[in-house]
Amino acid sequence: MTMSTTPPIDEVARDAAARLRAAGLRPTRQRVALVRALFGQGDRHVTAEQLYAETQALDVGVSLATVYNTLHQFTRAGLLRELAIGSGRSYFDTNTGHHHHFFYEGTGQLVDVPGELVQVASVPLPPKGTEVSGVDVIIRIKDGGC
Amino acid sequence: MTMSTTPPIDEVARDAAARLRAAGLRPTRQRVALVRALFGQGDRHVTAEQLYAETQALDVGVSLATVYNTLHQFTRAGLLRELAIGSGRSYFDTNTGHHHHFFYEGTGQLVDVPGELVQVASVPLPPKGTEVSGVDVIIRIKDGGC
DNA sequence: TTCTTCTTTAGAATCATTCTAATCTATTGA
DNA sequence: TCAATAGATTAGAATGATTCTAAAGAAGAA
Repeated sequence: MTMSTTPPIDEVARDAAARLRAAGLRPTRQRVALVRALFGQGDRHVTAEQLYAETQALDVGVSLATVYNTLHQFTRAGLLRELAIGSGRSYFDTNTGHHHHFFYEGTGQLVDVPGELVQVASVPLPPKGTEVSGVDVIIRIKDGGC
Repeated sequence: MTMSTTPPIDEVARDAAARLRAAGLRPTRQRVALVRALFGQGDRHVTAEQLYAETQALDVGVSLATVYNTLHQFTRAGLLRELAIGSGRSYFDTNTGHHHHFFYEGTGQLVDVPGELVQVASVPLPPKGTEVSGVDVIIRIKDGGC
């Protein structure tokens, strides 16, 4: 029996539509398929192309344009967090809680680091009239060596 | 009299060629022009397009391809640090010392934060066989409000 | 149903960046 | 000083990620 903070897969699949409605989005076939792909297997970091490839393999086809649209809608709705780390592509993180990342420079892979494990002390105040919307810590990993 | 860690502009301009030679790069007209544009006015965060636009305004024309080539050579030589922060374009930072960044979400502007002002405690150890090559802290600024 | 509004989509367009192959130019050695 | 050569520059094509466009398709309300 898997005991984790992530809800069981079945449940996620069952209320994909409810989740979408709660976010103010119509539960279309495409969006339901994307919710299942994204949230059906624990925390993930996916690119648009990866997700597109996954949905192509399913019965429900989703166009690349829709993958992009949906990822942005989900991000706006707070279901995803967008990570623009290595240059080029964007990653979308299904973990929207407080955490940071290991970034493997060689492969571009991202791995979560629980927020509590990184203590950022004394962040300077931003110029007045502005507000800190978040602090991202990226631990770059040089995966060479051996 | 300006007292800073950055060398005076004149000096930078004068020994642009020497600086290039020290990095193992031939001091061509184009590279000298780029060294002056980059290091002649204190710490900067430039994109390739910005630098290209600047050099177009000078007497020494530099092609966009050369701007890209040179930025990467300089980065490899340790003269610049590449920042892939907001998605899309890369920024090149003339400050290669220990520091972090404010990132203005609205404009994409970057501002240095001295390394000492951010205390990152207890970074978790990376998987064995790998090594931490750096820790980047990005303080995202939501410049809305007023 | 039927209408209206929101969605999806293929393909074109865009933006940043890299590649290619031809043309130059620093440097070296005669 | 001059030619040879290794390295540098360049225009333009190619690539990769993403966004746009305009037309056709589905959801929700009446």
